[in-house]
Amino acid sequence: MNLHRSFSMSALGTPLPRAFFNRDSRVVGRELLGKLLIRREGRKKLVGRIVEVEAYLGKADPAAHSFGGPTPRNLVMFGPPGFAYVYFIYGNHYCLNVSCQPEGNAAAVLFRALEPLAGIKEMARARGVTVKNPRDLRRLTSGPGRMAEAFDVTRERDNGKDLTSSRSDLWLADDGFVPGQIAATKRIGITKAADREWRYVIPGNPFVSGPKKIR
DNA sequence: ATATCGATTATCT
DNA sequence: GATAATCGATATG
Repeated sequence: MNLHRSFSMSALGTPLPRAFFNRDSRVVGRELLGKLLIRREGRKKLVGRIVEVEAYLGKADPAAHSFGGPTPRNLVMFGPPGFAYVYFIYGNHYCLNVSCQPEGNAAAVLFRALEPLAGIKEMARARGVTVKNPRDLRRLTSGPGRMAEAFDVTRERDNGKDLTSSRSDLWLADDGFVPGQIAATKRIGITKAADREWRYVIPGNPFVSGPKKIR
């Protein structure tokens, strides 16, 4: 079984336009499944297919960083849609989001897992892992902190970056791939509003994070 | 295969 | 001063 069947480097697709993100983050989240995250590193490109995301709303969502109003950290969430919100968590990890909804609504989608398609050597180096069998690929991009590290996403480098243009060095694209199926589950690792099923995955995809039962 | 726990620091109360 | 949208190591079945 070849997971890379529907991908070729010559067809990276077209960048997702700003209007794509100017909608409810739950809709954006669902529709981001199957799209591509692309990082340009000099002449190299890192490419991953999005297989897991979570939607965060603004004032309607106690789990959202924007729930309590704007602060220096969450300011990008209050700005226009289609921009990177990167935060640092647990003293260890960066996590990548994209701002959604009309400006001021402060919603976002958190990227949680990718299926690595290109630049795998570079991702492995950035993660400090040795890939000796296909199972090890999971450790590159399966989880929000892992995929951020694989793509060298940091707050300093990427927070506030426009993700809708390939003139940027980090953007999102549609190559026409359509997931066979989409599933919604509870979000991971939160204590507030923990019952809302705003985590979206491509069920059965091996790069979805977490224990087998929620993949 | 699943559960538990410690690490480590920016951010906000 | 407490908390956190996580990860990796270790322990146990």
